[in-house]
Amino acid sequence: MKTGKYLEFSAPRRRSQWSKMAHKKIKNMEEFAAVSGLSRPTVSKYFNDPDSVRATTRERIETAIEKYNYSPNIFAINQNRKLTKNIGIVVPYLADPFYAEIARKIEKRCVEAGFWPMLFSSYGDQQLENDILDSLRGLRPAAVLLAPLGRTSDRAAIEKFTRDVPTVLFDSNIEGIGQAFVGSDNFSFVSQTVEYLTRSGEPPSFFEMRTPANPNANKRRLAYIAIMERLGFEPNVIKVEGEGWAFEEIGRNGAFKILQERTLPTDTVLCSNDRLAIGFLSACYELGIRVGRDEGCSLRVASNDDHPYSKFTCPSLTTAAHDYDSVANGSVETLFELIESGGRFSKRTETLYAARLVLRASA
Amino acid sequence: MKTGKYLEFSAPRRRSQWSKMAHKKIKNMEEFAAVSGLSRPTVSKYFNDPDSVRATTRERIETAIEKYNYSPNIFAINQNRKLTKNIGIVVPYLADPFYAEIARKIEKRCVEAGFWPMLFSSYGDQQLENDILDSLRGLRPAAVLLAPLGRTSDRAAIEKFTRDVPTVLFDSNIEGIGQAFVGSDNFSFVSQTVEYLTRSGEPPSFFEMRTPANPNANKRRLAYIAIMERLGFEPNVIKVEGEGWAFEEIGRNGAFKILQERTLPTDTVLCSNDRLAIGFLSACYELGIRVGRDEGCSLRVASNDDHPYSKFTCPSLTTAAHDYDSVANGSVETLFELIESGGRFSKRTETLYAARLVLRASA
DNA sequence: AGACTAAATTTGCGCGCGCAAATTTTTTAT
DNA sequence: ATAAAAAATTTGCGCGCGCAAATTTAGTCT
Repeated sequence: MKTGKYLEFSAPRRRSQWSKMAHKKIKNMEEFAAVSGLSRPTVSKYFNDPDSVRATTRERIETAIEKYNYSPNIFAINQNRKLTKNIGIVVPYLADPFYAEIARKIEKRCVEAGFWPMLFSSYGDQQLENDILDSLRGLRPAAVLLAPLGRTSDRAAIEKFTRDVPTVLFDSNIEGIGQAFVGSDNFSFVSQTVEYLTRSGEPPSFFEMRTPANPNANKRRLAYIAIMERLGFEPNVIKVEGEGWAFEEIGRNGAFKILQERTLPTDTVLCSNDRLAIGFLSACYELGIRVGRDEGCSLRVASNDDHPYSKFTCPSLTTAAHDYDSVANGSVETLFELIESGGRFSKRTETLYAARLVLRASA
Repeated sequence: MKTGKYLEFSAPRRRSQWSKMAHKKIKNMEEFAAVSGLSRPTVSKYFNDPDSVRATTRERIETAIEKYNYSPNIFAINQNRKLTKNIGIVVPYLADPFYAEIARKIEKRCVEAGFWPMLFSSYGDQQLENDILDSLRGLRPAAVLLAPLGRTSDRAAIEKFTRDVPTVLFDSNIEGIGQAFVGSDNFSFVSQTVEYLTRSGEPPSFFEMRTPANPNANKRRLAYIAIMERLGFEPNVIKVEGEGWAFEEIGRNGAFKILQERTLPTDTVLCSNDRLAIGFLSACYELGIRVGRDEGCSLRVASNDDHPYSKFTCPSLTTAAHDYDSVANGSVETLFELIESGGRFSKRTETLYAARLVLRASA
């Protein structure tokens, strides 16, 4: 019986191929260094930084890599390293295409820079978020990019984690935690949508969850109130029931409620985020309420985020768009600076990116 | 200078806390075994399988874990282990909520079973898929769950990978590759939608991409044709242009084209998948074409998958639903069996799960 | 060309744990 | 109670590589 020896299953067949290939399987860096005609630490130096060896040496090594298809054992590398090349990326809800999109861009940049990004999702669950942080600790990452759950995060646990592991927060800020924060300027989002809506029609009511998980929601509500007051309008915040991360469902149910009760003081609604708006629009459709700025429409709906699906809602959604690239790049840049600074910044910085208004059919 | 010594930054403060905590930081398993009053290999045995030590021993260890907050170094564990507890999960496109949802369920099951799932997304890119497989090789996973890109996969690369690493394919089958396949029964999907549509109205045309990436698309087309013929109807397959994974956009553009050209022979359309349907419906809305089975509707649209957003389309989408739980559970079960079988099955099995018809407003 | 500096390379040790074989302890059967 | 079997525990070695200090080689300036 050869339990677990799956790597050996085809050894005989392979051996017969070696005669053609004319070189044997390299087991470790020692053997690889030998066939390269170098000492192991020189090869090791190359793998830590290819530019740290002489050009001729580098070429010899790279030729040998091609020939023998060698790569160092990732576990042995990390076990004894002072600082690993691992980078943890944690998002609150990966089934939300917004986070999937950001994560994708971040991963790409990390790989290009020679790091090992590892992606985790808390899926809206505090316990899972804590468990992920515990696991990450064991991976001894060079640094971590964390988009926390927000209100439902275990603040103490995250603070404790960030004391031990260099962390950049993104998307959701938690005051004072982590070495830096990179996110979006919620005031910029809401001011653009509110100003557009007021100058093109009635001032909007603001539609949101009663107890939003994401702290951006609170900032958006406050921005809405401030901007409305500055423009001389009466703010009207509509809070709908619902917990968790099923925003579309919550938006839909909330919309049914307020539309059937006919409590809307204006014909214009600004949703806190696009996922609520997606649900809102589906309720409008079912109730036969025509949404948009065309004639025959009785309601305008706008939102914030420019969710990947907001192009395909009915009608398509007018929204304030995240600068996805800037947030992703900014997060990664900050992270790399943090790593180069030895894991600490002298002071915590906050970087916010402005929104770009995207006019579509819904408002 | 203390480059990279971030773990030490608060050492003095911590030391002063030790007097309260009354125990010092455990550095390795040796020290941990000492404070537990046991030898290291006994402790090691516990971590490999808590049930493999005496109950009293187990209790002593678990008390000590609580007290000293010790966990073994993950890199040292894996470096010398014959078989790791790592499990690779690879999906073709994580920004598609369908895969995010499946991945989430799979990850959960793996963690519960004591494994270390690691999630990767190919993001529709063949090179990235190959790179991920290369990385996975280095992680020496106990097994890998792979949902390949499909048509755009590098078949030879995947075959080579599966020769070395025990792999279960899911979602997208590649004939003969991997130790097993777990997926959905495309015939079941299409037969249910086609039969429903034909008995409740006109027989459907089939709407799809000209060169779909996913092999399920081909099975669905063939199933559509077979079922239509069996029912005595003329099949009508509409192929629209477009490459890549932006299915909504492709569906939308394709719908504009065929709707404006008025080439549809029936008033009923079956989309190959929900993401195409989402785009299709958005085009219908913009063109003022009312979709559904109510009076005043000129078109019915149905689809396959029960995408998380299909509840929120306008109108909501009638579709054949994946049995998400079964596919996720079935994949994981098969994977565990594979691991217990030493990484090889005597013969390759294919497990297919039937669809469940979900009637909504669109057809 | 010689001396000095900087870069490249080598020697040797240790990381934290898995694993097999040897030993001890506990359980089971008589 | 005693022997045999089974389970639990211990001893000792090796995994593949990082890293610091020592050594050699290459580059620079006068």
